[in-house]
Amino acid sequence: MVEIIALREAPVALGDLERSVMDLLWDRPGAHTANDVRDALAGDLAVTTVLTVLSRLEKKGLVHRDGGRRPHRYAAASSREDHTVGLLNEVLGSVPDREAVLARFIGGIGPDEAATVRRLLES
Amino acid sequence: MVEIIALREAPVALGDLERSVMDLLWDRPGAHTANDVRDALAGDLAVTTVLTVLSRLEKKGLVHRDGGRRPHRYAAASSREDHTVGLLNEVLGSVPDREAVLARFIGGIGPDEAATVRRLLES
DNA sequence: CCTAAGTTCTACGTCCTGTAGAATAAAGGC
DNA sequence: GCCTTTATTCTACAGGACGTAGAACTTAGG
Repeated sequence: MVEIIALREAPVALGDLERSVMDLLWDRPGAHTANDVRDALAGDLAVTTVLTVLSRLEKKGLVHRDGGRRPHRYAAASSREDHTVGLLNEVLGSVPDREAVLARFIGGIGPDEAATVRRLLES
Repeated sequence: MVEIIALREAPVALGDLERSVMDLLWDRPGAHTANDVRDALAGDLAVTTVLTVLSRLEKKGLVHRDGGRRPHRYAAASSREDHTVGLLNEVLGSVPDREAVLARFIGGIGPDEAATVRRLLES
């Protein structure tokens, strides 16, 4: 099943496995080898599978590869938060009236988050 | 190319044509026949094509069909804004720290929108 | 009851994703 | 400089989603 987002210009649709890999890379910042990633993933995938996914993620611009020394290292290209904000903006970019959506969204968040947002707007 | 969003539980990925149809239905509220939709769409599609797309959209819960009288009528199941808010929440639901994302998002919006959000939080 | 308009079935090509074997490349020890 | 081990790239394929639409079936109206 296709998992998250997609875009018109920069199609960033992620499959389940791709998403798992990204979650992993986001959870442990830094550079990791394909073997590291495979070992950390649930299930028992072949390393080639992981490498394929990492390549695809690199092509999508979500991970960077350091191909200097031999076991290549992979790392998330941006933080999970930044990536997600990008998705939010893409979603908002798909509607003509961005503020109308924002209004409805803000109207639906809980008190805690409302407080957080309020605080952020003040600073 | 896959166009917008997708979700874990309720996969709401839309293709380009599906998206065009939804935009159309959102732009003109009310019930429309497949022929209406086809005529309003760019290009020269077969009615069956439009019907297929409408069926798929119905299955996804994005449109409602009134199959009472013979030319069936189709209408958007929810407003574009509500739909989009749903997408926003799904995106936010995919991260562990929702507020962190919100923080970064709020930090990046322009002054106009910030004002709008502030006003919405007050009322 | 027949025709015209409308709807459902079936189908197919394409692209994306999960998955991985086969083939190739490189690195380290002898 | 070889050979073995480890790693990377190529190639491949099944399954699902979409765009697209013909064929077959249904129904209302004359």
